Order: sequence, then structure tokens, then C-alpha cells
Amino acid sequence: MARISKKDKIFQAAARLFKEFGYQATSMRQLAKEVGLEASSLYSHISSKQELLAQICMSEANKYLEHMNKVMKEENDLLEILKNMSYFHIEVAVEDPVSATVFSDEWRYLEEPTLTEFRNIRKEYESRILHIIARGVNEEVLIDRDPSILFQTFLSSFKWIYIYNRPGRELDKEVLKVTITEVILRGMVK
Amino acid sequence: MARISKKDKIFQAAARLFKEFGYQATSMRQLAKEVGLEASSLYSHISSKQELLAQICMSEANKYLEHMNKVMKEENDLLEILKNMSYFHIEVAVEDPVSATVFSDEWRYLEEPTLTEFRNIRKEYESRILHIIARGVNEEVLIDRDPSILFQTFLSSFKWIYIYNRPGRELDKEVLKVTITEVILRGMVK
DNA sequence: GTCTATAACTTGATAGAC
DNA sequence: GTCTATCAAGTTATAGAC
Repeated sequence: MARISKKDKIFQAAARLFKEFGYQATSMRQLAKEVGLEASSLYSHISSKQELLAQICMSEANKYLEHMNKVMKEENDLLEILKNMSYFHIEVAVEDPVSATVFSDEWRYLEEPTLTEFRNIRKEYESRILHIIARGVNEEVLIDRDPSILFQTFLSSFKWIYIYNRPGRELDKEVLKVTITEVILRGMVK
Repeated sequence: MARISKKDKIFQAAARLFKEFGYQATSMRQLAKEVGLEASSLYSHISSKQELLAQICMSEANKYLEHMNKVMKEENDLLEILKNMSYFHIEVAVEDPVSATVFSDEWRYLEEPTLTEFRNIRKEYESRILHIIARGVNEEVLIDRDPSILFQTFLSSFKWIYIYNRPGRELDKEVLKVTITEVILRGMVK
């Protein structure tokens, strides 16, 4: 007996294809072939192609926000929070590169109302990191530069991992965590 | 009399649409409307949709490689080369965000043989930067960490600019250059 | 060079037999 | 739940009148 349902299989295959070819370039027929069905049979399990993208993006977005909530409750030290966020981003990028890529690159093909919902969650998440960085600048823990620029540079440090880290040239997760976090924090810390 | 040809207008509009909606999601009808023509009339100026993407990506790729060639001839100091590369990436991202986005995000929809050609140019470009960083590690100018990770983190520092820097919230180009370059070099330099 | 008309095909999704 | 058959709409690109 299969431990994962056919519906889950479809979602996993969809994420894989959305990552490899992009949402727009992935057809339902292609997805069906991937899970051993005819295209029409997919609609016994899901309601639309858009539903696939929506669920992948929203569950990923919530994952980041939930982790943030947890960290902010448990940790007060500014640099520890940033370090933790860095580690978490790298952890997700290495452990679930497929969902992370779709979340990062394909969300723009979300339709309303999911698009707005997604944007709101991401904005909430990002504004909290920005706020932490701005605090770091104020408290003279971080260098005295525009917090928005520091924030964007910080976040962009993680965005190459899920693309680069493909089978055959895997980088060690712990080395990635330590190295990237070291570089970006050394760059920003006073 | 128009200073730019209709063909150039088409290419500019195509880049704008490819950036905003993605290559796959942009139709020739949409592009035609943008330049005030019927879709079929576009084919008096260009031979295919693919040609539009190919020219945008290849000319952008060559731009980076040419600049690299120039810098490597004029400059020997390792840190000066990295600083120059950083400035150049930021310059391009601010001055021509449209082409830079298409180059960065839409190249994967290139078809053969252009896809291979594009990959080769990019690989050549990247391997030279990687080589410089590896030299920096060897000569103990940069921190003793995996050069590939330093390289990818370096390059990713610039990838948010053309997305973020939209009309209405422009960041000052010189401030961007100084700040991002400072952060990434402080992080990597011993 | 631009148009209308259309060819040739792919798309997401549905109807209904089994 | 899965299939075959199909729909309606969209796609890139071409043919040929003007």
C-alpha cells in the first residue's frame, strides 16, 4: 500500500515540472504522463492547474512565516535572529529545493485572490526581517547603511542554492550554512 | 522622423513584456498591440518570437563578457577586479533593468542552438570570476572558504536590483554600488 | 509593410461510458 | 477513478490582397 496518496504524487510531480520548465510551460498532459494517467484523470484529484501552484506557493510561504514566529518568540539577540534566519533559508533550499524554487520563481503566475494573499504573507515576513535589520543599524550592531539595501542583499544570498545545488554537484549543507552566513554577516556587522 | 526603427521598438516592447509576464506568458498578439500593429505584421520585421528572446539574451551575455575582457586587460589587482565587476553588475541592473531581467530569468526558454551558445558564453564568464576568487583564496586575500560558494554568493548579491528597483521606489545608483560592494567584499575579504 | 483570413496545433478543462 | 472523445479558446506563423 502506497504511503503517499495519488493526490500528493500529483503535487510533487507538479512542483518538479514547474521548477524544471516553469508553470506556463508545463502542460497538464505532461504532468499526467509523469504520474501515469491521462490528463483528464487529474481532475478527479484536483480542480485546476492553478490549484497546484497555489497550494505549493502558499504552503511554502506559511512555512517561512511560521518559522519566523517561532524564532522571534524564543530569541531576542539581533545577530542570533539573523543567523537563525540565514540557517533556515539554507536548510529549506537544500532539503526541499523543488518547492523552494517554485515558491521563489513561479509565484507570479498565481491568480487572484491567491496572488494577493501570497503577497501579503510575503510582505509580512519581509517587513519583519527589514525591521530587525533597521534595529541593527540603529543600535549600531550593523553598519550604518540603508536598511533596505542590507535587507535585500541579505535575502539574495540564499537565492542561488536551490538552482545550483543539483544532483551530482551537491554541496555539504553544514558547510553552506556556515560559509554563506559568515560572509553575509561579516559584511553587515559593524 | 523616428530615431529608432520599428524593429527596435518591437525588441524593446518584447523585453518589457518578457520581463513583466515572462516569455511563455507573452503572446505575439499582446506584443503587437503594444507597438500598434496586428500580430501578423510583426513578421515583416522579425522571423519568430524565439528570435526576440535570442537576441535579447545573447546581446546581454556578450555585454558582460566584453566588459570582463576589458577589465582583465586594464586591471591586475584582484580586489579591484572584483570591485569593478560588482560596480558593473549594479550599473547594468539599474540602467537597463528590462534586458537584465530577461537575460537573468528568461534565458531558459531559449531553443537550440542558441541555448547552448548562451550557456557557453555564460560559463566562460562565470569561470573567469570563479578563477579570480579562487586565486584570492590561494593568495590569502579572501577568507579560506570554498571558492564556489564565495563565487555564487558574490554573484547573487546583484540579482535583486532589477526586480526591486521599479519606478516610484528608485534607489540611488551610487549608493547601491557603494553599499552592496562594501557588504559583499567585507564579507569575503580576509 | 500592414492588413484579414486562416492553417495547424496546443492549451485547460468537461462529459459521459465503464 | 480512469478512460476516450471533445470543446472552446488560445497559440505561432503563413498566404495573399492592397
